[in-house]
Amino acid sequence: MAAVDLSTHPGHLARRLQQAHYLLWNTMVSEEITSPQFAVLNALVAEPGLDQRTVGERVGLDRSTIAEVISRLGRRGLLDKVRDPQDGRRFLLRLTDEGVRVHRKLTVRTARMNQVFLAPLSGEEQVVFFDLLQRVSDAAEGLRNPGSSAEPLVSQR
Amino acid sequence: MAAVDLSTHPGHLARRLQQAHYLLWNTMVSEEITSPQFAVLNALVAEPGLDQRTVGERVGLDRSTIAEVISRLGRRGLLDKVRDPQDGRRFLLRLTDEGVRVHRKLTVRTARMNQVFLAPLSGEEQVVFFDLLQRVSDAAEGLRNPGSSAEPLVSQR
DNA sequence: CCCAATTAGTCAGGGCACTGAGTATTTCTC
DNA sequence: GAGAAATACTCAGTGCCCTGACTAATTGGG
Repeated sequence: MAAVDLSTHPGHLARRLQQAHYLLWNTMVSEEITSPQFAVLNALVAEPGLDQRTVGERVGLDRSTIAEVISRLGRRGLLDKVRDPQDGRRFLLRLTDEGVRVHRKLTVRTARMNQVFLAPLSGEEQVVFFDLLQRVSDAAEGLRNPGSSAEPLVSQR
Repeated sequence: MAAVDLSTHPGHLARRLQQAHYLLWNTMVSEEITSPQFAVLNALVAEPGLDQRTVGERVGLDRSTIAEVISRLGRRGLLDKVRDPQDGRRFLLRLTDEGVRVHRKLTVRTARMNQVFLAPLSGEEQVVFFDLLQRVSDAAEGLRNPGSSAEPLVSQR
């Protein structure tokens, strides 16, 4: 009695979507490099020399998680970590040649995978899909830091 | 060079959506009971006496993960696990009174949270959102078991 | 200049999620 | 009825994800 239908629960659907993606990634992209790891490589291709925290910000990972991911990528020899001479707290990150190579290869496969993943949607639906996903995520993220007080209602973001 | 825009990558968006949901759940629903745990409670309210594997199927968790979640719920005294007298491999699961109580309380809070989470979307958009999410997930799930072709080379397993 | 606050990173701890291997029980087939 | 196959669950291993507490370095105010 009183049980709820999970298919109207966005959290449940989000989890399922992510699982589905994880599985497809594993079969179509790589069993060694994960999607978050690829995101980090990608961030460093765009902006070499970023520090750990900033990379985390770019790809949406907190400091603990980004540290683990980076350590794994380092162990695999895909990136280098050097102390910033200007600021001894920071580590500056840079892809190795191998890291660049891997990123390039995965970029191709990822594009293929995304096509398969989104195949059930028409072109317009895909656009809507991205838009809705992004708006909900952004809004929820906005709820994080109240920042509240002064302008509780005026435009978030 | 050659870096990709992650905002057009459904996997990345799915992950962000889930993280956003996780955070909101923590602040608006519960810090002790997680969303997957709630899903299990919910499944057992709907169908008391299910076995572990079937619960996992209902909520979309594999056998290992469901075992952990159930063990945690058991430790908290929210459900009981009894060996099936008809089939000694199975455990039959049933919520305790406390489990039912917790489920009821969380159901209310979850509904409130979902409203906040979906607030950035209009009513029609929410419907579309659910539909798109579900279609993509279902399709990807379908890719799991090929069933496809003619069975490539002798059935594994 | 010095001390307090801030900032970057680490570490311990809890939970989700998957794979692959192993155990026990049941079922299917000869 | 006995052995093979299937099924339910467990366990070890890897990786993502967060919080909260800690360390080390930098910055800013008096």
